[in-house]
Amino acid sequence: MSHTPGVRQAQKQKTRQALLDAALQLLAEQSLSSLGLREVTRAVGVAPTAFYRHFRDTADLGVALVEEALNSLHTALTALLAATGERAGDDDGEERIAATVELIAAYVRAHPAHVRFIAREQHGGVQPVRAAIRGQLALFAQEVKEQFAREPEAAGWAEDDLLMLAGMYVDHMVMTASALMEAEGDPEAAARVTVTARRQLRLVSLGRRHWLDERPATP
Amino acid sequence: MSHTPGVRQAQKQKTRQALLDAALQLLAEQSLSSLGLREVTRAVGVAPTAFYRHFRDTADLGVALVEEALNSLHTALTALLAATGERAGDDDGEERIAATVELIAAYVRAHPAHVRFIAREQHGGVQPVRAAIRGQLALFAQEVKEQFAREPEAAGWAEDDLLMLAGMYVDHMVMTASALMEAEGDPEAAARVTVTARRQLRLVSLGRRHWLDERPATP
DNA sequence: AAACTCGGAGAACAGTTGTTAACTGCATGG
DNA sequence: CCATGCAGTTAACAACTGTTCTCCGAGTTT
Repeated sequence: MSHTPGVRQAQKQKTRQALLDAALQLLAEQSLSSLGLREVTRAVGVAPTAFYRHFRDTADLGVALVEEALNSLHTALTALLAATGERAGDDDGEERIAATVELIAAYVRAHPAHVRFIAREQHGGVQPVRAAIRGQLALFAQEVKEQFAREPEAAGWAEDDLLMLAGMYVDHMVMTASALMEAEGDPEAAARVTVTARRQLRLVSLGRRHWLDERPATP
Repeated sequence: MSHTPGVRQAQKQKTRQALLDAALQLLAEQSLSSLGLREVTRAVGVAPTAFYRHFRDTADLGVALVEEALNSLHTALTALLAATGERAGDDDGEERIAATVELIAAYVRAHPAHVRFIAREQHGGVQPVRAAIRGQLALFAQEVKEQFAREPEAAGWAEDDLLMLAGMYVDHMVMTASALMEAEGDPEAAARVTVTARRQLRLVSLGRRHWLDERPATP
């Protein structure tokens, strides 16, 4: 077993991941700004001082969690853009909307803790974490915008307006995911959230379709 | 001075308010779940045990803060509904939108700490506080819906759809207020947020206007 | 096979936390 | 005017926090 490079590094990343997992679990019932270093190490079963080998702060841990969470969300977003992109213009958008909401719901079912963390810390008490989330979500909006720009409905749209629209979709996605997670365990409430989310997307879609009516240029 | 009823009660509410104010200030750089009882009393200048005369918990303090914050927001909302209600249908809605965003901006300038608190604890780590905020915002949406129902544009709308629309406006208001607060001190960023908020409202307004096009009933 | 690296353990530190108990003094109601 | 109520104080408690320093032992390098 010895003299095989990588064993040490693998062990290190293993406990690092254990710290991240334990923290994410503890953050179900509190905010990052109240998460204690000792609390996390105790949950993992390592000495408090071991924490410093991986993170400077709990804030640093938080930034790492942002990357982990929004990486998984990015995977879901890519799937969503691919799935809805191929049926652009097929129908009045109703199927597209239903598919979008269903994909969000599936993501929430798969990663509820990540959704909770992002929703909570997006406006939370730790500045670096807020900044990290904002930056990643801006990147998402950029990707959505580029997908929109590829579609025929985007003809005549200003870049700014496309980005605004993409931002609305991203924000709406996060809010819907958060609402769905809060309704976990109550299928009726979850159904209500789903129906509302679909109607909201329909409203935005209608606005999008008439954006250029009698409007040669945006003021 | 003695035998004058109310002196004692007035003093009590005075320190109670001092506790609330100090807590709100401390919550600028942390979340409620990490706010310590001693921290608050120290900032006010009273003994830690005095806290218990007013609140059971810091969570209890948080619920009181929700009521205070959303009471001031309710005043602003009423003013906004009155101001925009009287010019319903006057123009294409552009002035109405600008007035709405300006009123939100004015509110943020007047009560930034309240806005920060609501945005932060809406998805925060303290369940009773989350529930209190959700309940109050639902009441706001109800009021907005009733205002909408009074306007001629609402003819033919289902109750559910009107509430959905009102909810979108309330959510958008909170998000815009939060974004404006985060941009405090940077006039350029604040201007960007304002412009984006106006465009988003315009998009929703367009969707609203075409909601009933070729749609006899909502599925 | 010896030298080195480095993730983790252990103990100790000064400070902080929430909560309890018994108290003080003043506004209050009879 | 006196007895009661009650906001706020003082002191003490066990428990917990983040951080430092020293040390160990197994993976890694030469």
